[in-house]
Amino acid sequence: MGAGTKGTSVSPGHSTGTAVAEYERSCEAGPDVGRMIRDVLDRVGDKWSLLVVGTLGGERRRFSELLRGIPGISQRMLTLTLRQLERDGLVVRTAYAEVPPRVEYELTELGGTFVEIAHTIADWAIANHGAIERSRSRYDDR
Amino acid sequence: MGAGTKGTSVSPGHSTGTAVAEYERSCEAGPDVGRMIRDVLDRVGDKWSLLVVGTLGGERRRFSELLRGIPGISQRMLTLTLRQLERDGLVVRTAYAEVPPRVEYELTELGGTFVEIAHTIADWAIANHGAIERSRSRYDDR
DNA sequence: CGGAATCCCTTGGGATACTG
DNA sequence: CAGTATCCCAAGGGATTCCG
Repeated sequence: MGAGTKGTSVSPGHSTGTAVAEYERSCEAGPDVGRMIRDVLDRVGDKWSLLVVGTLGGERRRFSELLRGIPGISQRMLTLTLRQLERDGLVVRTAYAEVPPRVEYELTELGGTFVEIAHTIADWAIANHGAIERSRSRYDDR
Repeated sequence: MGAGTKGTSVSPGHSTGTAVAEYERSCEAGPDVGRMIRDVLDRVGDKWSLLVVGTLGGERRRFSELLRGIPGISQRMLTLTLRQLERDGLVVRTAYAEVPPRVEYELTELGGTFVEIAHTIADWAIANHGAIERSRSRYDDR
């Protein structure tokens, strides 16, 4: 990923500043960085994007593969999610004009960098869900 | 719990396996790792958690500070989000029994590790929103 | 000041049925 | 197979009011 943005720079030295906090500051200066974050957050946040991207991983997969690969998803939501990802340039769709139609999806380069976010989140989830569950129990019976 | 991650750290050796892909595999073996991911994803994904945690950053802040610090949020959602975060053990709430009540919020250690996710996402957003916007334009007028 | 409660509209998203 | 189209309910979340 291109961490080296020059203009509105992201200033790699996080010492006191959260990127989000830094966004707060840059709000009064630059253009609305807030929208950018919101924008990406909305995509990260929706119920399926990350799972789809994650499941897509490195290989090209066809629609039905993804449908089976992602347990709870409906075919409607898979379609919608894939359209979004395609629009955002994270995924490329290739349709083959065959008699039983075949469509394959693949991550773009940009999509590949997005996977790292999936990594980060999933790893954190795996590492810390125990602590979270415990905290919840403590909070609930109290 | 571990996927090799011990404490707070993220990203072990990604070679072929997405953490999400790894979750796919472990689905048939271990307990429902899916729920863990969904669980954390739901928290990451909701409209405000990341912004609140990010804004909270290192320091303790009071309710009204956060309210002003996070542009679009309603006081209702701030309350709800903070309760969730407290329940999950990412944030501690300290109420001072004073005449005009004062309540301060602060990240826990666990909450601190969560900030790294905010970093990752925010940085990615800043670095790549340009490409995304361009992709969208291309997709839309077509 | 820091909430809790209520109201109410908007959105997300599942189920189902139909089509090229 | 890979969608699109409808229907419809449930959750999300803003605005407002009330309270200790």
